[in-house]
Amino acid sequence: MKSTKADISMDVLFELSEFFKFFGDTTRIRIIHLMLSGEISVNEIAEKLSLEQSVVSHQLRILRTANLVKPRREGRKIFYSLDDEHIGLIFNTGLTHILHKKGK
Amino acid sequence: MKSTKADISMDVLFELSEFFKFFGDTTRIRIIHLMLSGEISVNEIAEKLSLEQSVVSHQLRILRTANLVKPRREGRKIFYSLDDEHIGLIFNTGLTHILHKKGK
DNA sequence: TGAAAATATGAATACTTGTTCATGTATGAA
DNA sequence: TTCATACATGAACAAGTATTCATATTTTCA
Repeated sequence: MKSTKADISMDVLFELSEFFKFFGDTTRIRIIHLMLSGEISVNEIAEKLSLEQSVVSHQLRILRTANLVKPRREGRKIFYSLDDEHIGLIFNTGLTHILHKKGK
Repeated sequence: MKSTKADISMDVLFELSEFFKFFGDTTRIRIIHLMLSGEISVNEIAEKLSLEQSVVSHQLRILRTANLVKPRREGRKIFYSLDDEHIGLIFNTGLTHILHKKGK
């Protein structure tokens, strides 16, 4: 019997749901959205999104721990950017769905 | 100045995060995964996933309300299937990311 | 070394959400 | 109509999580 692509372990399915969770929060989605345009510092994020700095830092920690974003220090500032090209792809795939739905 | 594709309203970003939330739960991901192979009844889902029927029904309600799945009645049974071709696409896009990460 | 700027972190709180358990509704068969 | 099957739903509880507020780090500059 040929192997089928439907053979996905429960572990992978669990990781998959954990992965999507990171996109399932407005604050994180807005942060990710900003980073689609490139590197950005913590303060810049807070200003552009009108969020407290601690809120941004907390969410960045979650994204950093999950390897969705990566930091780069430059003096006192820390610039964050998307760590993986897939992140933008998934964002846009979801966005396409939303816009497609609204367009009907 | 030319319009840029980065012009996404906060409303859309909110909807986007709400949309990803549906994928951010193990039970729902497992249900969606089953439906990638086609229509399936509530009982069948519960059996295959070793879940209580009420758990499945509750999650199906969430997915149905969000128009991610659609029901089809046949006698006493109700068969559910994915409502939108995007659902499978998003699932697979995320899956690719997970498998790619594990492969390294 | 001392102060300011930029970011991170810890604890507490409030809110959201998934599961459990009991019950309700709908359909088909006798 | 009565019973059994298949599914849905409501309330309560438990667990997870985002935000707030205060404080701690780290770095630069005087």
